[in-house]
Amino acid sequence: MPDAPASEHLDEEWIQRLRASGLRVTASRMAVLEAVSHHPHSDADHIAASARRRLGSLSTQAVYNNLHALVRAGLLRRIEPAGGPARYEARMGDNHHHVVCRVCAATSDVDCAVGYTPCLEASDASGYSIDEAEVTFWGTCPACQH
Amino acid sequence: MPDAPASEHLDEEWIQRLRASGLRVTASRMAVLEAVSHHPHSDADHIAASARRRLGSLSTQAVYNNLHALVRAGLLRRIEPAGGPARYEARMGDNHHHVVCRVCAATSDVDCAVGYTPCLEASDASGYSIDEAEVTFWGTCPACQH
DNA sequence: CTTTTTGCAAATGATTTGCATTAAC
DNA sequence: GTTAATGCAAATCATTTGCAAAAAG
Repeated sequence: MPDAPASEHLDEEWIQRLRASGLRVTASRMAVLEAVSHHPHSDADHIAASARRRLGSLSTQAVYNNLHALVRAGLLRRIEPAGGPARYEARMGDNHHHVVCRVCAATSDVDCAVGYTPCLEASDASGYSIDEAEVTFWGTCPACQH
Repeated sequence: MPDAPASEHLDEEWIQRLRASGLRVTASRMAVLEAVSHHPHSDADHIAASARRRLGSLSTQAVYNNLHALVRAGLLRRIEPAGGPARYEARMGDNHHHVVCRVCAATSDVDCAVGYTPCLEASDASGYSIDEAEVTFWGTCPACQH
């Protein structure tokens, strides 16, 4: 089973991964998944809006339930830049990072400069067993630099 | 004027830095400053509790006001690991990072493995002008590993 | 005295909780 | 049919806002 391209996920593939995780395939679920993969880095609110556009209606709780379930199952990643609501993205596994604009909170992906697993070797982790390293770059986006 | 030791800040030094930033020296301010430097990585609530122990009483807003003012002035740093309230610390300037426990949210400092400015060179920042790189390691702390 | 800070109260925003209803398998 | 997922309402947690009273310089 070859790795699928990170970008264009077919519904088929999502369904497969949902089943593999023991999650049921529901319209809400699929809508949330689509919303996130089409608009990466959006927050629960935007995801809800986007999913509602496709479904007609959808409760806020369904959105949160799904977001949590999908993150737990490893289909989505939750990122939370300081001072705002959590953001979600579907691009997983490759070790990429984020730049976020201090002014407008716009968020973009950044590939890690160092080719090898990033900056992730914590020299002294004080006994923690580490499973992930998250890098966030803070700055000002092109649009906000005027 | 030699650099002061990062750990033991004397009140004198805080006062100096407050004045230099045009901030008034108030009891609340000092108490917040002390709370953060004695208990790094604590959230607004713990800081409030700690400061109240020293002062008798202190409004929640004074705590938030002070935290903001001190962060703006560069005396404190705000860090916000996903899924919880913001944390504050007084250790500044040296480029150190954090490990946070997924189970109990304990947070510790980690010095960056790579000696040089960390992982911070974003290869492609898509036009953002970057002023800070924040690295968060996720894992399980010694106590939660059982 | 002027301006910043504090305190109190109420508002907001994001997310969670509980429970009955409905849909998936 | 079972069990998980949805919808609706109410609750909670962190943080912010507004304004008058008190304190710093």
